[in-house]
Amino acid sequence: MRNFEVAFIFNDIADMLEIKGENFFKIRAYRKAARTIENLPVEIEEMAKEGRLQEIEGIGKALSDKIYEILETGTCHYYENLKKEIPPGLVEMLKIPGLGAKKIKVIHDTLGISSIEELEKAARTKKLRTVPGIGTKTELSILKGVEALKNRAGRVLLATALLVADQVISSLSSMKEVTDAEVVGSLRRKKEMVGDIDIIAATAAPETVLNDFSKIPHISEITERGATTVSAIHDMGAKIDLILVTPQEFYPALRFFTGSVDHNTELQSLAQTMGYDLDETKILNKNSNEIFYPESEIQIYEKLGLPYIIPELREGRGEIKAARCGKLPEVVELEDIKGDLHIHSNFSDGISSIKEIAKKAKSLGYEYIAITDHSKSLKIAGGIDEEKLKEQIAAIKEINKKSDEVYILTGIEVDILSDGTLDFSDDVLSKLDIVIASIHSGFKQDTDTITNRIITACQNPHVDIIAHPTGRILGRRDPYAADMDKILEAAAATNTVLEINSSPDRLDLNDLMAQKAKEMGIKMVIDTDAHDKEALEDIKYGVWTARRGWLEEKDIANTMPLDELLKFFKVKK
DNA sequence: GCCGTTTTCGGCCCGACTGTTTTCAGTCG
Repeated sequence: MRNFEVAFIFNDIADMLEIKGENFFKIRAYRKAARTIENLPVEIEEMAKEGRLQEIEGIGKALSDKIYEILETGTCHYYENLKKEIPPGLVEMLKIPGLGAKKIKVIHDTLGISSIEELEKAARTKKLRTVPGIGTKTELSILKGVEALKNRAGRVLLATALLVADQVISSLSSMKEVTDAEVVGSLRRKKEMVGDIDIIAATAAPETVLNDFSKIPHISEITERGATTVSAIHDMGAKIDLILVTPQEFYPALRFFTGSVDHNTELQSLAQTMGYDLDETKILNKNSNEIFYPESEIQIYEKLGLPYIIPELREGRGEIKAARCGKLPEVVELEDIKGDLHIHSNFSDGISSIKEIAKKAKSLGYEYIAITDHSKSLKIAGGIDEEKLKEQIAAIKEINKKSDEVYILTGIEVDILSDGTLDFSDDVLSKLDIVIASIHSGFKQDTDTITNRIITACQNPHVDIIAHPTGRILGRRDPYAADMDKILEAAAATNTVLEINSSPDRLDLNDLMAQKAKEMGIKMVIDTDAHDKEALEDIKYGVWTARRGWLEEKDIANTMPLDELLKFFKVKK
């Protein structure tokens, strides 16, 4: 957890330096350090104790000093001074699409605006256009950006919420008065973004637990407190709701507060027809007035004649009917995944070497991986040209020969260029085991243009997979205007596999789109798009998304053993 | 701010797109 805390501060510093107009490379040093620390497989505190901070790539004297200070005091002077200098509203404004540090500074300097509310007002009253470099179009786009930001206010990514929830639950579990604690709500159902982090805890001493709750690290503010409930704000900005129940009420409450509302309503209707009444504390037999306190969620579903329904499926999308007919999907499990087919190495913009990635993959129990770096046109990501690709293929063959680690497939994430052509010739693509095609430019093209680009890629006999098919970035960028129905049809017609990208801010395809693809007979892969060996662990987010989309092992190509997978990808060619 | 068989300063991702200008700056990936 402390890694996250240090990374958070470094990112905040980078934001503020950006507004100050500091040296680009200095800012990048803070961001890079933040990313490295966030993904560090060990506790930064441990490394600090051993005096090994400067062994971390990208951390020198200045940053390591700040890390020591943060670990000791929770903050550092440099950070606190910056916070005094830069109004927090300006940092917030960085989240507005189309508005960057330079414009924020000039707006602040010209009109004295230092909050999003003031910015919105200035845009509405047409004062923003008086700022040098801002015209009517920019004014309008800023207004749109503010709207978009408001719409997602307070929502956090699943990955962030889980991190916070784990920390709070482990603190709760360590209290001797707490017998059980579990995350509930949409977070337990593994929705891609959540508004609140809901937690229930079982205790016979609610008063004591509520008092101790406010002492949990990083709980910065208690916003509401009742006899058995408390709401708080976590340092990371997430809202936490804690509900206390008695130990015997724990499982009814777990079921009830996990939701969803639709699932609960349907379940209650079914219970009623069977003579039961379900609520958050018990199961009541209406005929005999007998009260039943289940000792697991399984017992609740059993009582209603149903098999257990996993939280990811509890969305009221027909799961109860399916459960009644014995037609619940046998959803894919993390252990079913036999390899990751979308990984970047240090040949392009990844941090880790192929060997390091292979070692990590082995530790995850994988049978194979594919190295799929960016292609030459994506300059910012250090896209590789034909020559470098040849070098990489040779390097991979060499590693495969010598090592008993996972089998490494050669591959590329080839850019679908703005004109719809691919960044490499068919001849080059034909020499690779796995070809992933994806879009990294021309995001704002109209529906026809961008749809046709992706369809053309599907039609290329060498393209195996379309990566992050909708292009959305959660909380930051909408999907491109592509017609997904047409793309699904093209994928189905050409046997092109679609990706469920596990990166926590993508999860693309999402659950519903993946379910639709499954119904059309399209195969999918769950990949991480990792740029760092540690990010291979992100695969769980993709698996959860697939489970929410009712996907089974047979729907996912990378659950196949290697020989079967290779045969499968040859069918199209 | 980091890094270095260029050892102590200078290099460290580039290019398209957009909107504001009138030749360019800011944003984004």
